[in-house]
Amino acid sequence: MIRHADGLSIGQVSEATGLSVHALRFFEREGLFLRPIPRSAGGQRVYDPADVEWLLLCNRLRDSGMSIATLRRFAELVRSGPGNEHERLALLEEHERMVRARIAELEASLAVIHGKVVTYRRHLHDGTAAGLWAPAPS
Amino acid sequence: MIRHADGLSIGQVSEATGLSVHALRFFEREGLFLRPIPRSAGGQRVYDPADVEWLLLCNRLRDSGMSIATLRRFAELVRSGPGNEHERLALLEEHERMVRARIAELEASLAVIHGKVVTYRRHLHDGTAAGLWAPAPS
DNA sequence: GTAGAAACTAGAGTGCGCTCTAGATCAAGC
DNA sequence: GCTTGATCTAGAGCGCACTCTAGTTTCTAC
Repeated sequence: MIRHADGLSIGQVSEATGLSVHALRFFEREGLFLRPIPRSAGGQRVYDPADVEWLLLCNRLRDSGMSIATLRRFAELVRSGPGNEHERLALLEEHERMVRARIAELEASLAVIHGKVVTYRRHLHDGTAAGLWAPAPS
Repeated sequence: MIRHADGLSIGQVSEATGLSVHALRFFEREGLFLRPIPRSAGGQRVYDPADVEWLLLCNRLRDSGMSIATLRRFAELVRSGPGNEHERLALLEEHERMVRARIAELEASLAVIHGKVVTYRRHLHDGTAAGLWAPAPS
């Protein structure tokens, strides 16, 4: 078997990206790669470092809440080559807006939660019960 | 039927909290309320404003990523009355840590995504292709 | 050559958090 | 009384994103 430079097995890519081998096969079925992943003589996937780089970006997009469907749309745009950069930009800008909105939402919730934490700390420190939930609300 | 002051129907609570009536019944089955919700003579749920306030806090906790299971645990602690404030505080502090970690993760992803957006904008503005994903990665 | 690890496929199963269905009952306005 | 809309129960169904299974084949090391 010809193992050309930089050829990576699915296990190595799993290791490098944190995605399970199951997830990598799933991503491939879902059309999330930028190219068809080539196979060795025996039928095993042979990835290259660019695939790993792409997967690391995918991880960022997924972790920040992009759906598989949207990620597939982005992959399709990149796969179909130059000429659609406006669409790619629009997709990324839209996602950026979503992430910023999500952060703002989390910060608003955090303020409420932290307020509760402070209230409980005060209660435990000096024995007042103001602001705590009673077992049977009035 | 005696409609006592402040009695709210499930529809009104749905309106006030943004939770669907289905979700409100689901929450009840899941033990997320601080008390058994009383029923009218005809068997319909009668909520009061304290239930709505609790649900608004639940929304904050859920929106910030707390699972139903953890929320139930918190509800159980509050229901079981005074004496477990240390546990309630620990639960809230743990959740606060998780929210802060999530915000940090989102901000890290945001930096990457924004970097891509800037790259695409530059590309579209002056025609360079550096840093863009090619259709077939080298 | 052989043992054991790793990879293959197609497809079923899982966990979460609702969401919806069906068929019945209840409430409010005319 | 009648219609219309809200609510009731128990339980099935759904969308998402994997995750796992089963049975087979390939690869690596000795």
